[in-house]
Amino acid sequence: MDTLVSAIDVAIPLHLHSTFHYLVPPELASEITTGKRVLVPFGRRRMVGLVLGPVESSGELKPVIALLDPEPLLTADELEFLRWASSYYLHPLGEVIRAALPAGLLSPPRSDEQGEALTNHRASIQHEPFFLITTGSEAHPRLGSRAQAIFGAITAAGELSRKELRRQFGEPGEQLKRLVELGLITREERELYRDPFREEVVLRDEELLLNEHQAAACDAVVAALHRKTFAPFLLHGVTGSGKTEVYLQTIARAMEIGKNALVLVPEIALTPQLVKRFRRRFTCGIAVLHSGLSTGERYDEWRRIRRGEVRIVIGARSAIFAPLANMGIIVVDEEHEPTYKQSEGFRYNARDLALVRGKRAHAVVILGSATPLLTSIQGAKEGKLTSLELPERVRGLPLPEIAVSDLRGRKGTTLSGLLLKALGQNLESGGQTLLFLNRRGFATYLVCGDCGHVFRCPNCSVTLTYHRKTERIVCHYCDYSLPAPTACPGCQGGGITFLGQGTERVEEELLERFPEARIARMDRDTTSGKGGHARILKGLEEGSTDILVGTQMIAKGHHFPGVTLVGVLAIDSILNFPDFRSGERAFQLLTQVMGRAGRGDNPGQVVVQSLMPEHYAIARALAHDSAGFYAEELLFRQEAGYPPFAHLAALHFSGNLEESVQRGAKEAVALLIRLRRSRGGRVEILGPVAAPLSKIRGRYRWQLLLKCRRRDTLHGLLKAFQDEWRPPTGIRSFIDVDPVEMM
DNA sequence: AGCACGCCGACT
DNA sequence: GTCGGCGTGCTC
Repeated sequence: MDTLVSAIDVAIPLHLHSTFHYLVPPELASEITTGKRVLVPFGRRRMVGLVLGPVESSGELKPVIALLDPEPLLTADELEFLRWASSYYLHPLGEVIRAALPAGLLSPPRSDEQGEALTNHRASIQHEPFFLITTGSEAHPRLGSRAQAIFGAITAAGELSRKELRRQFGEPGEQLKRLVELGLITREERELYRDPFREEVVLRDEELLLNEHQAAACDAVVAALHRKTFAPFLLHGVTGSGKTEVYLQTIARAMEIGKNALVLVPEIALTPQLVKRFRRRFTCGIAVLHSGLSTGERYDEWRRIRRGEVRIVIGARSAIFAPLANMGIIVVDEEHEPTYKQSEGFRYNARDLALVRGKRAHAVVILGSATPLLTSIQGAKEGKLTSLELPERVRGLPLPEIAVSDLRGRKGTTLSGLLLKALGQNLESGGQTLLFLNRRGFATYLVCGDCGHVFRCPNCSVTLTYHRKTERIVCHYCDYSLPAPTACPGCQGGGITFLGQGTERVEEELLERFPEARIARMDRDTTSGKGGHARILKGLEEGSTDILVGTQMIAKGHHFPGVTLVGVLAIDSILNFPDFRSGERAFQLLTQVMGRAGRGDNPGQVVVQSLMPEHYAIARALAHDSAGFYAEELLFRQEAGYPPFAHLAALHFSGNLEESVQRGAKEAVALLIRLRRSRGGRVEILGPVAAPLSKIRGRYRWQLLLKCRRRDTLHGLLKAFQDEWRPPTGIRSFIDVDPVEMM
C-alpha cells in the first residue's frame, strides 16, 4: 500500500464474519498502512481494528478516527497466515488477529482515553529516563556538591539511568534538572523491558555426545535445514531417549546458518527444566512466553521478538503466533498433548498450525513425542512426515517391572492388595512412590441411601464432588459449591453415602495404612497460588516425600530419580471417556507414567489397577509394544471411520432455554441436510456423542458431529452453513473444525 | 458481542 | 402517564 488510498479494509475483533471499510482522512493517507491499528467508529461505539489493506471505496463510508501505530504490528506474511487460519477454522479474522497479538492491543478503548494515550493502551510500554554526558561539557563552577557528585558519576559512566542514580544518590531529581538546564547532560527516554529472568544466573553447558540414533536424527534435520525447504519430521522417541538434545543441537545448527527457532511446549509452567537447558546452551536472546507473565511482560517479550532481539522463542500454544522472522526450525515437543488445542473462542490447534507456518516459512518442523498422535503415525506411513526413531533410553535404564491389578469383583477398592503390598515394600526399601488418579476431591458423588437422591450441580447436572478439606460439595465444571450436607434435602434422612474415589480419599487411606510415611498430594486444590507446583515437586526431589498422590499433573514434565513405584489407580476412567481417542489417551498416559519409574540401575515397578485389564491400550502399553498398539488403533479407527481416516467437525449450539436450543439445533440439522443435498458430497451428520442436551455452566448445549472422508467437502459444507445460518434468538453457535475432545 | 430501537406490564 | 422487560437487527 505505497500509493495514497482513500479507503481501507479493517478487521474488527468481534464475532462478525465480515470486515469493514473506512475512509482515510487525507492527513493520514501516507501513514495508514497494512498491519497498523486504527481507531474507528463502529455503530454507536468506537473500536480498535487492524488495517488489512486498501480497498475500492464503495458507498458511504465513515472516516477513521485515529491511527494508533507508527509501525505495522504484523507483516504481510503474518497477516496472510492469520487469514488462512481464519478461513480454515471458520473464525472471524478480527478475533484471530486479537488472539495472535499480545493481550489488550485490540481491546476496545476506554471512554476516558483520548488520542495519543490510546496508542498503547492496556499494554503500555514503560520508559526509563537515561542521562547522557553532553560532549565537551565540563564541571560548572556554580554547582552544588551533590550535583558535582552526580555529574561526576555520569561523566565516569558516559550515561546512567535515573534508577541507577537514585540507587547511588537518593532522589536526584532536582540536581538532574539543573544539570540538564545548564546543558551539561541530556535526558533520553529509553524503552524498558520488564524481564522476568533478569536476575537469574545461568551456567553454561556443552553439547552432549549423541548416540547413533540421535546423530542420525540430527543429520536428517540439519540436511533439510540446509535445503531451506519445508520439511516436517516426526521424532518418535521413548521417554529418556534424548529428544531434547536433538532439539538443542539442530537449533544450534540453525543458529549457525542465521535461522531462528520456535519451540512449542505443552505447558511451560511444567517444563522449567527444558527452558533452563535452553538458557544454558544458547547465548543468543531467548524469549520465554510464560503463562505467568503479566500483560506488560508479555508485550515486552513480543516487542523483543518483533525487533529481532531474540532468536529463540519458547512458549505454549499461543507462541505459534510469535512475530519471529526468518524461521528455520519449529519444534513441537510432546506433539500429542491436547493442550495444543485452544478450546475456547478461536479454536485453533498449535500443533497443526506449526506445520502450516513451517510450510509458509520453508522451515523444518519437528513433532516430538514418545507416544505420537495416531495421525502423525499415519502421516509418517504415507510419507507426509519423515519418521526419526530414537528407540533407546540414553541412560540405558532397563524397563520397569509391570503388574496389572484386576479390580473385577472388587469395584470400589481404592488401593488393591497388590498395590498395597508393593507400596509397603517400596517404603521399606526407601523408594518413593507416585500414585496417579485423575479425580480430585474425596468422593466423586453423594447419594442418599434412603431415597436415592443424588447431589447434582444445578447449572451443569453433573454429580457434585465432596471435598473433605473444605467440607463442601463442588461442581468440577463450573465451580458451583455448597456446604457438605448432613441431611438429605429430599427425605431429611441422614443416610448420605460418599461414593467414588478422589485424590483426597486416597491420601487419607494412605495416612491410615502407612502412618509413618510422608505423604503429599498434588492436584488443582493443593497447587493453587504461585509456585504451588514447585513446592510439592521439591518435596519429592529432596526426598522429604515418600508417596505423592496426584492427578494428571504428576505425569508431566519432571523426572524424579528416586521414584521406584508408580501406581495408576483409575485408567478405566480414561478408557471409558466418550471419545474415539480414549484408547490413545490411555496408552499415552500409561507410557508417560511408566517412564517415571526407575532409579539408578533399579528399573522400578508399575502397578495398574483396572476393571478391563485386557484392553489393548493397557496391554500394549504395559508390554512396551507401541508398534502393536498403533497397529490395533489404526485398525479400529479405519473400521469406525475416525481420524486420520476421516475428518470431523463439531457444531455447538447453546442458550439459556432448553427448548429453544433444541429447536435451533433441529433447524441447523435441516439446513445442513438441505445444503448437503444441493452441494453433494458424503458428509455424515451425527447426533450428540454424550447426552442429547448437556447443561454446562448454566447454559444448555447441543452438539452435532460432522464426519466426512474428504476435508474440502466438509469444509465447503461448513462454509455454506456459516454463510446461511441465522441462529434463532438466544442461541449461540460455533464451529470447531478440529474437535480434540468430544464430550 | 454490544447497543440500539421498540412495543407491553407495574410504579412515582 | 413513565421505567424497564428483553425480542430483533445492525454495525463500513
